[in-house]
Amino acid sequence: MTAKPARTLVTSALPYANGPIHIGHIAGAYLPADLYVRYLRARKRDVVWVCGSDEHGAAITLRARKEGTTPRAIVDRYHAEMQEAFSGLDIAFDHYDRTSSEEHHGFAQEFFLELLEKGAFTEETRKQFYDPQEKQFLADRYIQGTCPKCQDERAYGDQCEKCGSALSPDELIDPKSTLSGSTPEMRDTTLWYLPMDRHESWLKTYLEDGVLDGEQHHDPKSWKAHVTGQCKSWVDGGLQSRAMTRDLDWGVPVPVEGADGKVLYVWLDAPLGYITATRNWAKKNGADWAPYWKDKDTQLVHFIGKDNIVFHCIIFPILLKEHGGYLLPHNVPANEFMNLEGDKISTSRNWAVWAKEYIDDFPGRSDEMRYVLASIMPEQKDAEFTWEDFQSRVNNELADVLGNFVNRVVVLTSKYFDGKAPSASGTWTSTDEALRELMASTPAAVGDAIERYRFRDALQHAMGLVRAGNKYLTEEEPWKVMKTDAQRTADILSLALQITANAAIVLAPFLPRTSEKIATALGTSDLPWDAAGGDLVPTGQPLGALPILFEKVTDEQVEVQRAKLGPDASQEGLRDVETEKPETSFDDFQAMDLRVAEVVAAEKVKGADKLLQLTVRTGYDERTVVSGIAEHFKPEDVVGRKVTLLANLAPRKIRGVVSQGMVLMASTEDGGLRFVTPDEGAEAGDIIR
RNA sequence: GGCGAGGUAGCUCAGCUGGUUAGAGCGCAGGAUUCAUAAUCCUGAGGUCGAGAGUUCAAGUCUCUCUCUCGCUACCA
Repeated sequence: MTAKPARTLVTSALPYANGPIHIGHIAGAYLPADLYVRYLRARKRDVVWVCGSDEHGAAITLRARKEGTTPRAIVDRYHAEMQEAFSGLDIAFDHYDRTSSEEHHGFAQEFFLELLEKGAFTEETRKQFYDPQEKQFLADRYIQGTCPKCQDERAYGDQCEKCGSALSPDELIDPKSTLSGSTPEMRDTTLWYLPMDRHESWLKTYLEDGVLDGEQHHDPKSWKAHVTGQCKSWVDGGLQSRAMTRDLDWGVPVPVEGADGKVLYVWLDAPLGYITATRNWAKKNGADWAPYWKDKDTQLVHFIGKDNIVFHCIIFPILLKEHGGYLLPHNVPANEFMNLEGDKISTSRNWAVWAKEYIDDFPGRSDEMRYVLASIMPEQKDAEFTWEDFQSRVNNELADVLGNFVNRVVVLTSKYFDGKAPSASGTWTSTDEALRELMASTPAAVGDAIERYRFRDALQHAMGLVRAGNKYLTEEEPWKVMKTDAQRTADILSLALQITANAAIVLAPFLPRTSEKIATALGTSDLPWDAAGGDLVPTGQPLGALPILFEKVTDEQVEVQRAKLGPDASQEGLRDVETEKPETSFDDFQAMDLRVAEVVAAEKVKGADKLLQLTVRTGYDERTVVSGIAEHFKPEDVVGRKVTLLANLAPRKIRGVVSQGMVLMASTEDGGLRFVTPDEGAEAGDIIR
């Protein structure tokens, strides 16, 4: 593993195409990958970085239905929007693809079939209802009919809500599809499962020892603790079979006869998108994709957020290994989450800094955001972004330390040496030597940190060189020395210029635009990483014009940004809510028996985080109701409250406790819960109608 | 509930296999300086390393218990 890989394939988690990109995404899976890849490119290593939009899955069809449009329209919109967001922050993929493309469908189907032939899946054939009109198999809850026990006409395929009996769809009398209303047919259907338990043994060795097929594959110690920790907990806990297909009409169709209305599970489909993207990259560039996924000298690295660990470290490796011939990841440097101004980032609550909005508000200032995110990247624990911190880092570190240093050097040089790099005498003081040593060692220090996925550390090392430059100028005082010793002044400024040129190289992954500006002014553009460490600016080099590198962020700008957080005022009253359910009848409403009840006792249900066991008084009895509100209310908070009770709901055993009814709750926009409380004066037992 | 990862200076975070007086940046206090974007540099104050117990010559670093935060997962809405 110490040997340099012949080539590296880098992937970033495919962003899900049903919402815009925010800084949490950027800091999690895209900026670190971008830094890593820019570094490798600067070292002239063979590296390809692919990504793309993940455009399948139930969430997208639901969103389309909600907005009254098609899934295609949704993914087209976000595919374009996400690409804009990435390029705004100079996130420079080699190829950005999408999973709804023909190429991807073709490849994913081919891959699935090969796995099928190899016996990677277990098949379960059973009879299931099929809607000929909608051309898909129906999940149990999409079928309604008459309950064989109580004759209620609105029983679902899995349960009759009226009498509470558990049903199977074929027991229903006169079943109907809830999608089209048509009568479904019984058809044979096959479900494909990935039996992950078969793979526990080699996975354990792979994850714990980094050994695969009897060979050392990677150094497990180089993986982050939270990544190996979570993987081991999964494997040790025993892996379950997982269905690899879904009954949906939006996705990669299962390429098997009779599997109409079935698509590949998104977690089978999406990671294969990495391979499709690599193939399409190769096609575009006249290259061969295969070595990037199949050659043993290739290093495969997945950049993701912590919520994706299991899929990338367990499920996808199983699929790749079962297929055979493909490489398994050498590292999965998952980041933790980014919080914002003391709260979790939330798309629905608009508690986020949107990449696109940032670029609109701070045009041309992508380096600033890249710098701040790299400084606070959630590498081993959740991190916190605040606009005040953003301001302070941009102003103090970028503008004052880096921008001002570069400016000092340029101004002094133009003042004393006519804007040309002065000629150094070649004899150095001990102070000079110490600084030259730091200059020589910095590229390796930065590079090592990057190769260990420690980007914050790397940035610290790079900035350390700039800080040392400031210290050097202040201590050597060339503006004083110039009065007595022009050659010494030349030596000082010459070294300061070399420091500047070196800083431009080691900072380039983080600050591509700024580094380019500096390098252009010093005439050191296009130097590879390996040139750094020594003298780069040739004597006599005329310095180009160098504008102010960083503007300060004002208090007003901070205020404006903070005010943007949270629900949009102009959208008030227009909540992003579920569409109304289909019209119902008065009789159906009458079927529900709603009553005022009073909570007389409450306790947590053992072994469940979300459940409270409530004892409620209805005025004519006392009964037990299990309610999933424990995360929002403590038992003592609810005792004595008047609540709205659905009294005639079929009893149901929940976590071992029989629940006789349901307490009605309003769910708030931010995901909270509120009791539906009757007005003052209502008493337990009052009927609601 | 099970599992995983975190809880270190006012703030944001380092501290890699246990080993000298626990570090950085910002902020704060004092000073130096003026080439520079009122920028820079130096010095200092500030921490019972979440709580408690244990192993060890030695623990932020290992073990156990408890507690808080985040994630995965189960039960639910």
